[in-house]
Amino acid sequence: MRMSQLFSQTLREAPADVEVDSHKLLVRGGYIQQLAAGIFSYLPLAKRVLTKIEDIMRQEINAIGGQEVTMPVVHPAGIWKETERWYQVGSEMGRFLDKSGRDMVLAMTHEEVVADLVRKTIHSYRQLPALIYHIQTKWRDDPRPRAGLIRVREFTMKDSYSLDIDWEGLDHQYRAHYQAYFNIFHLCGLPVKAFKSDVGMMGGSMAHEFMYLTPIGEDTLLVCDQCGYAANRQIARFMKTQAPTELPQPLKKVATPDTKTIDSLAAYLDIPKSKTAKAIFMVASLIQGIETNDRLVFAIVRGDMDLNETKLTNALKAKEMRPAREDEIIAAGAVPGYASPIDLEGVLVVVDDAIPASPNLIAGANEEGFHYSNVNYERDYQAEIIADIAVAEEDSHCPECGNPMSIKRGVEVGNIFKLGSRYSEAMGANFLDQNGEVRPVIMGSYGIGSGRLMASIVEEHNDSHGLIWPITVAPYDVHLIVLHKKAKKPQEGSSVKERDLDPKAIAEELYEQLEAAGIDTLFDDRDESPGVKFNDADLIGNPIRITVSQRSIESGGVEVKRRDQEQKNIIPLEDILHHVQATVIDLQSEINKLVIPIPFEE
RNA sequence: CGGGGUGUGGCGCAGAUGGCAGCGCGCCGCGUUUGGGACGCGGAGGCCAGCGGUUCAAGUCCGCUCACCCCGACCA
Repeated sequence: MRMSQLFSQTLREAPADVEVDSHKLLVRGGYIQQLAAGIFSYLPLAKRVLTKIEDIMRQEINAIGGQEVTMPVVHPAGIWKETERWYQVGSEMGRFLDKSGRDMVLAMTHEEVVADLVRKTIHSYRQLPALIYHIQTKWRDDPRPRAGLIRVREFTMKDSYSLDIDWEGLDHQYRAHYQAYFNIFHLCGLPVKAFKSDVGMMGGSMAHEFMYLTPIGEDTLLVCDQCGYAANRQIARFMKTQAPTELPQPLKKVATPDTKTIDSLAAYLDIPKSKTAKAIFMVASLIQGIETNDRLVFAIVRGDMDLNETKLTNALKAKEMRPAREDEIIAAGAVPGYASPIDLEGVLVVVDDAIPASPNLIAGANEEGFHYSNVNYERDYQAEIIADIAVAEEDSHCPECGNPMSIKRGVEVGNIFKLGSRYSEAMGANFLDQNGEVRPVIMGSYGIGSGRLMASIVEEHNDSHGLIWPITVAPYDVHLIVLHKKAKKPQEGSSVKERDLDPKAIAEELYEQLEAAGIDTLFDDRDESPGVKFNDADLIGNPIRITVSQRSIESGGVEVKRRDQEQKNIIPLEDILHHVQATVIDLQSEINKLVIPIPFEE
């Protein structure tokens, strides 16, 4: 490609409202343009990167038996009503009416369409297992798009769907994806770590997220350096400190003025926070068939811990959860700041599993300025649910080995879910087994967002001058620069020797040669000053830079420099093709070394 | 949805107390230049986010709306 023809424009300065590096560089390099919040156009340079990323995905998913399909972006609402996600998903789903007034859905994912395909195509165990995938646009009307391509509303995703006769088969395909995903990310030059995660609205029994660890990530992760335990904070377990064993003491009301917070209460009574019970009121939307029902929930954790809303949501199997308003708390007969589970009727009480093991706690007395001391679970009050609902913090102890864990931030670049029969049962995606019995297909789903992956690669590979693409995903292998005197009219009678020394003529010939050899080359044939060309080359970030100039010719050839190294070499013209091919192979093998078997961790 | 911020040529910005819309980069033409964002001369390009007020006069003052960004809620 000739740069003089490239549909693109590099910018010396990034737009003022752009913050993260990947966004800044992709905009400055002329890769992307924003149309609206979370909606982007991908210009030719970005499209080439995305195509390479997607080809890597194809290669790896094909290798584990995937067959590529294309499923629609616009769906009739009917299939989403069959699985009830039409009712369960909120404003994130794009809905509209077609000309006849029928409800339509913009695809946010494709389980429903897959289940529909399966019920029309799969009838026998002989057709299973199977794996289908596509690379297709998704629309998720995220309430807060941010950070360029990291969190958008319209995006392209590679999503695959495994189909099996039983859970054993699913486990096999799940593990195959686990490794294939590591291969994909490593081939893209992106370091990732797998984390156990919440299944969320996808449902199912097991999920892993593939996280690129970076401070700009918005997922919070707990990692144990000792034993390797790694989990999203939403579900991370931890070893709770044991309360000292004590005999239950008699319940006693104590005056505790101005102690609406645990901190002030513990300070006033001069006791550790772990001797108090923390009351949190939430309103949960509980699903009952296609109806939802809002209930006030009284959650109790020990004073030295905080509530984890995801864990509470899962414990209640609730659709949504929000903090209760003060008037809702009062309406239930509780006193904010002094709320007590004792003798409080009509609320749904959920206690953390550390509470029954912690005797003689201080809890509210449901009276302004008073608490009870020596509150004991079971004797003084009971809960509908006892569950782990406390959130893990920095230095919380690992649930596996007890070592203090650390907190990291990450971008979720991929995820894998064991769905089971949730969608197949809802939609009648069944098959006949060997005994002639009707059974639901056991499904798994596996996604990678290609734009987010591209942005993460940029986030990982850049310097103060611009991008540094791994060769596997670079828009071009070679960035060819020619520095020349103003192009002169070819002179009559100019000697062969003169033409041989003309940088422009040499560069043109080299460009043809590289292209013919299958080396993708971006040829900066513009009439720009050397500074502009070098700076654009660094910004765009292709892995190999070749400079043809008077100076290089006088030194005996052309100059070659890797984007990720400082060193420059003069290579004689007769060796250049071979040298570039060897460098491409070197860069490739550096990436290939990263692709290694990764042990599966439950 | 709550809190904060910003809207003036493609990008970055300036336009006190209302009085002819500017600068740098980029873009076009001509010329000089060519190893790290060159220089000269001449150009093109803006209903100042939109709507409605106040005023002889609004980019500037007032009201409403919209868009975008950041923090939070949310998020497969």
